[in-house]
Amino acid sequence: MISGLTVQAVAREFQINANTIRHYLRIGLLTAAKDSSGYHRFQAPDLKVLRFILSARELGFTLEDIQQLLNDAAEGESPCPHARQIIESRLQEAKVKLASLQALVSRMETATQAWQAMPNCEPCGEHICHLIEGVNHGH
Amino acid sequence: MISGLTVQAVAREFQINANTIRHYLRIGLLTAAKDSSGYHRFQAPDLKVLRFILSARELGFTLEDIQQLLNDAAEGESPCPHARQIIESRLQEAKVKLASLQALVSRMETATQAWQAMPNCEPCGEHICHLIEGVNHGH
DNA sequence: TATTGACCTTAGAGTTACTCAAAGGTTTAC
DNA sequence: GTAAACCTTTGAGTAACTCTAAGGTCAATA
Repeated sequence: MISGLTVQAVAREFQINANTIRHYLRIGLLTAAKDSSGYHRFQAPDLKVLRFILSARELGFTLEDIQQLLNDAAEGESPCPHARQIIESRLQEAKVKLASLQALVSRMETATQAWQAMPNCEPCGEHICHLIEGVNHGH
Repeated sequence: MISGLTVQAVAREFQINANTIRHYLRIGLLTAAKDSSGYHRFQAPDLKVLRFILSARELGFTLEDIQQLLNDAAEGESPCPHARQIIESRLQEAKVKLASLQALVSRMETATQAWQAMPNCEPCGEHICHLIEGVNHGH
């Protein structure tokens, strides 16, 4: 009657790994009552929380951020102010990461192009790999 | 006489955290003979290896990749073929990561813009946070 | 009815590249 | 003699899973 979905069923429904759900259960981000066999049974409210978690994750919130928002809601406070605050700092972080990743990709592309004109180095005591040592931007 | 630089001195020289050097020592990526007190003393060849590690890291090689290249060189083989191979797959990975990070930043920017026109939600049983739940792209 | 096969549980370890802390030894300057 | 600034090794923490192990449950089949 009050059964509800098992972990695997939920995973299929949401197209995620069952272990991800178990992980959320383990850290207490998600909860679900257990049936007489000790199996987790997900009800509609549990699924709503999971849906929320996945949406927030899609927006770059960390699991800790999400826990915070859920706590706000559980304490009867609007999570929106925190959500606005958090996404702003996560956005800044993401932009920084993006810039450094773009720079990395550029370095990698520059290097591979330069390498096309370079022969393999014969092993000698002079260098380890001139391909890599030749790209001395960092120092 | 044969003393050489200590960990801290090398760290200053290369502008990196001394613990990073200790980490490389611990995992065997880097080596340095010890003096009578058990202190690591870095000689020129050790520093060359460290310089190589830092250059390779700048190009997106993982520490395991770098270990592999160092092993090649130690076995008298040219690391260049592996270097070419590895950077190609790391570049592909980096591009994938870049694309997903760009997509994330876009989602975040879209969301924050949309949120400017939205009020904070009052806590009710209907939703957890409509700001986040409203951005239902993933599902 | 016994036994698969597919599920469930919890707890622990592995991933990457550090970074910090703890507990204890060394060296140098005052 | 002692305090500051080093050094050592080892263990743990970071994020968010992912996998494995050991053991329990359940439905269908031989």
